[in-house]
Amino acid sequence: MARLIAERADVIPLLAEVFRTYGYEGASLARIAEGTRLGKGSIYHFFPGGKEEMADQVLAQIDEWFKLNVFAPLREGAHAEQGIAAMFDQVERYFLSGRKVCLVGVFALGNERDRFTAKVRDYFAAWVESLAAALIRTGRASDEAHALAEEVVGGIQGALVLARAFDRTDVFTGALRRLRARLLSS
Amino acid sequence: MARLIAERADVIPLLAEVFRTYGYEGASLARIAEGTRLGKGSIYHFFPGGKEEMADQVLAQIDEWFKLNVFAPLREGAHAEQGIAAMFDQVERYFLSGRKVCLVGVFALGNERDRFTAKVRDYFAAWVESLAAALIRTGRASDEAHALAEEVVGGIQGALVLARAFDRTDVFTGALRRLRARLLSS
DNA sequence: GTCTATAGAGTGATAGAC
DNA sequence: GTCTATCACTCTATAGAC
Repeated sequence: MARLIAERADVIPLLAEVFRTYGYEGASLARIAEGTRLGKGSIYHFFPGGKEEMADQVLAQIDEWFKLNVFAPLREGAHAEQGIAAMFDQVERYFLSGRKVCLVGVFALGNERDRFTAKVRDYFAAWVESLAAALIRTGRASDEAHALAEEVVGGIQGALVLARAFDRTDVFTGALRRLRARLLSS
Repeated sequence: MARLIAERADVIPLLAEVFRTYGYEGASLARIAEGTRLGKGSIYHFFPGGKEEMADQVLAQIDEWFKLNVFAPLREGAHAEQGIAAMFDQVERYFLSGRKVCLVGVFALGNERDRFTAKVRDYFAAWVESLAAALIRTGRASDEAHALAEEVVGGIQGALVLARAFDRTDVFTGALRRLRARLLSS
């Protein structure tokens, strides 16, 4: 027994999947155990802080992924337009064309928001601000860039809601295409 | 005792508030009892089908409100522009400038979506289609009208997510203002 | 022996149903 | 208010790596 399998980091994506599927309150330890294929003992060995620590780690990993794959290219790429185009590509991939939901968005709407206020706020703030920075580099004024960035990030979140409601990926991909056109053709 | 207080219809808005605050899974009977000031017995007297029936009734009442105050004016008003302007006014009021969340949107993102698939889908479909109908009456082509309607309804949902995440009503009201301008000034 | 990863019986509290 | 099931979580016991 033991030692063969998991590190904590390996468990987090499985945990993320459980939280995404059932929400924070709906993610019971039974479901978590099933989803991670870990016994309760192992779970609490990795996350002594219980569900709250699990969700914290999941949010941190999501944040890290976006920092690396979306926010940094928006801020640091040689061409702002390339960073913006890459953002839309990555977002479409990450959310599986709308089949997968944004866990941070789910947490923002639920009452669990209170537990994770700062992490949820920082995630969206980093997204909006890095997109705005890229838009400023394309020549927009700061005010316009921020408004447009908010519109696009919000538009993506809303498109996820609609795509799930209609169970149609083209609602998501279509929304991304229109948002991209508004940023890159003007 | 009895007979003094509630009819079933009086309870539904209170129920809606509980579901909106805690989500479907998070709305425990204890919280429901507290929010409605009803004993468990009374609750099951009104809703023999339990939580699922409660949520069904809440969704039905939301749908009715939007039909009356948003969808019908969009379809039937003498001037399409007036119906559109009224939609934005009503939406801003209804969602308390972003302090209140869209329960249908929350259900669309959660796994409870499976229980309420049809109701969630129909709500958003009715919204998108009635807005598209109004846009067609302003002279837009059908394809453009539908795309724009999806963008606006999605934009509203996304703005609710961002407004909650940032805890700033101006994020919601600002988004509404920009969406309105795109529909009414072109 | 010590450490880490594992499993799962058992805790009181609370769930939803009636 | 009463029911059983399930909740989040604790605790003890165990396996193997050092």
